[in-house]
Amino acid sequence: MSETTGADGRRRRKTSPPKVDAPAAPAGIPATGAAKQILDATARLLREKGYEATTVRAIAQAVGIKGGSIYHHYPSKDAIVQQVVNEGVRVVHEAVEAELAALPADAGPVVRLEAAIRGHLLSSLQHSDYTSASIRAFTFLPKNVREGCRKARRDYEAIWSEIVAEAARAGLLPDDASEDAVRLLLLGAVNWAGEWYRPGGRLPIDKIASDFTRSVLRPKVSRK
Amino acid sequence: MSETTGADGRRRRKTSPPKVDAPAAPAGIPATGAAKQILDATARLLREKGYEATTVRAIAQAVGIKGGSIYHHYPSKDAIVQQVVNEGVRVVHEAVEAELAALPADAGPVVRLEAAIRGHLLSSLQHSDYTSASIRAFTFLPKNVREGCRKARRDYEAIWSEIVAEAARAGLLPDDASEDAVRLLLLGAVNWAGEWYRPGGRLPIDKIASDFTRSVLRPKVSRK
DNA sequence: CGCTATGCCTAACAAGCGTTAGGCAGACGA
DNA sequence: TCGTCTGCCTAACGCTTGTTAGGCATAGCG
Repeated sequence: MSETTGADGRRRRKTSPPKVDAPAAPAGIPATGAAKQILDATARLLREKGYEATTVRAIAQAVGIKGGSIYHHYPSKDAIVQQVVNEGVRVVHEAVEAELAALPADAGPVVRLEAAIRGHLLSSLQHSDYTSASIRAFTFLPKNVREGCRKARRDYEAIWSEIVAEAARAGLLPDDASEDAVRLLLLGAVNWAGEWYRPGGRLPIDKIASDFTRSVLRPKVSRK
Repeated sequence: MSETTGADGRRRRKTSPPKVDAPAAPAGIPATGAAKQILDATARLLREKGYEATTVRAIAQAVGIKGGSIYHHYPSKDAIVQQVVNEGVRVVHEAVEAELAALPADAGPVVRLEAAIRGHLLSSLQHSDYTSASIRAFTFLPKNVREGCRKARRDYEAIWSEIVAEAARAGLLPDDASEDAVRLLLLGAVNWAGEWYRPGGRLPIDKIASDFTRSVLRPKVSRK
């Protein structure tokens, strides 16, 4: 029962740098070709199966290469996952800002909130596996990966604070409800939508956005 | 480089029943002693780490036994998980019904909705690891486990359909928002609360329930 | 005293995990 | 034509996963 080691006589001669390659992830933005395909596949798997069940070999298979070859593009599984979730936040952030930017300059808080909700939902339910991955898989990500996108997430949530604040200033929120609660209500509802939304179902995304908005913001009429 | 198989000569002689024990989970309700401790530990781990990262050995260690001994109480990991998530749904269902039952008979839709929200939040954020486990870990559970509690979940959601319908009949919902959307908005918000709520934070549970309720239901004043 | 059942342990199984070493085929520049 | 680089492969490392076999010590009962 000799240890397998030593019996095989593996060739170990290269004294050259032990870390052979792995381009260390361009950090910045683009990612093309194989590197991009790897991110795409990881995003889809993360969205569908979560972090632990998204294996390096499954990613590789989806791309059409073998498990070990992944490491010629990224230094580790977590580096890939990190890039995917950061991209997911970036995408939804941009989508919401784009929806807001497309509005006429004099758009009121109701229209702006609806646009933000629509942008978020379109990104997470329809356009981007990255965004849905970063929402659905986030909870059970390793701590360091979660912390690696904390800033991005907080920056994104700032949009929602602002939009809710606008609604509050316009008197569209109940007097006795905190802005925090309203923001958390809305973000929770849109983030959870991935758990029940199915394309082609009774509620199209536009209708969800419209109904969510009208449920929370209604012209206040002082009665007392 | 001989295959490891065959070289070991494992003893396989017992022709007696291959499945030695595993009481097959009493299905019903109680679960006491060691079996209960195993469920408790599993619920906590599921809540904190999710399904894949909740290992049989980790459960065993939390209970103070070794990995293999788990199988003298349950036939498989999934059987334990199944029982935990079912119990989680049962607990929150009961909690919400208890809150509603504690209300005066003439309580209106606003008070009833607030009670339902409070019951759900208390169960998932404060009282029950089972409930939070069944909410947080549900998404990435194996298909058969998910389906094993589909009925229980649908039964539970029926309460919310009813409460939202009451609010609609009382004219507390915007005319152009569907009841489905309002229910999904609310359930999403309360289910997502586990992702941000921290005990002792700015928003106590009662305040969350109250603010969520007031954000969605406000006395309608026909203006048109 | 002997019997059986309980409740746990040790040790292992096969499979799968992230990761690494080294080789090799083709492209490209000198 | 030679050398280097790129992009993938095979094969393995060490470890962990869910699960099972078998043993042993105690308890209760005849």
